[in-house]
Amino acid sequence: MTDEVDDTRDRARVSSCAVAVDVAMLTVHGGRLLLLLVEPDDPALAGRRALPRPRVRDDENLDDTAHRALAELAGVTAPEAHLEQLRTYGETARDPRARVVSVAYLALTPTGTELVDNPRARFVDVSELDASDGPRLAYDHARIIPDAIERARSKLEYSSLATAFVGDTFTLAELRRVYEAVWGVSLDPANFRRKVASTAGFVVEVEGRSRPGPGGGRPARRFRRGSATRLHPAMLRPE
Amino acid sequence: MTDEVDDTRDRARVSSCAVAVDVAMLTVHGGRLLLLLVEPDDPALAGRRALPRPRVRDDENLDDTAHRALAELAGVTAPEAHLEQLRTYGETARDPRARVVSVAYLALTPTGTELVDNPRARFVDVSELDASDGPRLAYDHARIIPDAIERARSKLEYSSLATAFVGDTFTLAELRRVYEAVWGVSLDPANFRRKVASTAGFVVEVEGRSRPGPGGGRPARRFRRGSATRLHPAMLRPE
DNA sequence: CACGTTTCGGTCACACTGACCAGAACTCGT
DNA sequence: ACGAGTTCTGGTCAGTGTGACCGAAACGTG
Repeated sequence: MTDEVDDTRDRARVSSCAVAVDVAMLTVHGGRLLLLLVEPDDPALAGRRALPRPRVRDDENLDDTAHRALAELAGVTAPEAHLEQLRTYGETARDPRARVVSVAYLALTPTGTELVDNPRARFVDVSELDASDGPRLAYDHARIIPDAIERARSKLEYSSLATAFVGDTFTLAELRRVYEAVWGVSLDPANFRRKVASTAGFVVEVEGRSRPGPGGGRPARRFRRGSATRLHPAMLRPE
Repeated sequence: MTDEVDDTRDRARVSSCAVAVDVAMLTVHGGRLLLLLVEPDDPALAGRRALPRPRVRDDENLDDTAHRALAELAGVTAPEAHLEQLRTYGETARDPRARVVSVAYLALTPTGTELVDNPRARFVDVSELDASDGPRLAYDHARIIPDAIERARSKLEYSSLATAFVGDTFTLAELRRVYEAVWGVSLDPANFRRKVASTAGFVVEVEGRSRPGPGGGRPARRFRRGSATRLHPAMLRPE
């Protein structure tokens, strides 16, 4: 019995698996929530798309592996981008060739991130993923991606993570459009402003105003990230 | 560049690590939040305590490995107990002998679970873990355990997970004492009742009353779990 | 200069919460 | 049997947060 509760001494009995890292990289652009997909090298997966899967180096922490994928694919580095572990997928039947345990990460990159010129990688609107004419996904990424999207939608509620999608300074309208794109809803501008302003530490006003768009409009104040990471009270999704 | 974003074809370049599962099993007893710790077999870790680490069988999903630990150590089976993945700890320096990636699980078992007669495993009050005279922990479990406790405390806010700590039927006072033990606070009985009753699908009243305790008191109504898994609105921690 | 657009400040009704009170229904000690 | 203590249960009241909505401020365009 005791050998069932701690087996680290008998190393031969500890499973050895291939360990991979999958990165679900999200950004907001043009009012849409986008996910970065790549074309796998494997010829058997021709026509399918997959999450970036950077190589895990032997002397590299898993977090660093995911960070490296961010830097190489989108040119963003911490703390500019947000990166957090999503969960680990270890089903025995994930890969028919060998047992692969993959640690999935969720990355949020600022709007307007310049994607490096890589024809094998492109951002896809997440609303097109469910459609029948959407891209076919490799591995079990069709299960990982909804988890990543739901995590992002959920974290916008009780954390200040939405600021990871915008630049160093931003207007409240830009921040509001992040919430609208991620949640797929439209929010009342006045109520959103009141909520954000009344949440201590969420945003801090900075000098300068934003130029109105082509259609005109009053110049907007600019803000930067505050020190808060948790929102009290939370900003709950409608309905 | 492309070989950096998808390496599954070149299997030799995918790291192979020892994969372990650590289970943080929590229960509530006597108004205290308890965590199950075992004595590792490794003689080098004599005097230290650790989370149960069941062997990962080659043909076994990680979830099943954690479920097996629940059944063998506490005699509880799904869906009686709640089990969910916590996160994966993959730092290169975790184990000096070899690289070990461990997937941590959080398990919540009902109050009064009969622990199997195993002298090497016992429940420890989580409030004693931080104390200087508390048990010394093996591996990096001193990092995993606070994550597990915080996850449990957080999930009680927006999910109906508190019912995983009580039996099939329970009184609202028993459910309230779960919240009090996990959060380490005291809650107003009347307000707690109003909140739980007004949250649709949280609990459903059943026939029969509970006998009062030795000190007397009005007999309490009994309830069972409702169908809801998310609480709307959430039951937030005080302060 | 009129008009549409966007920002921004405010009002109002409603829902939820914490603090508190009081009655109901039991056990225990005398 | 009776009062005291305890717990359960329902209620009030003030304060807070929210959604819906209005209107003025400040811009671009025709």
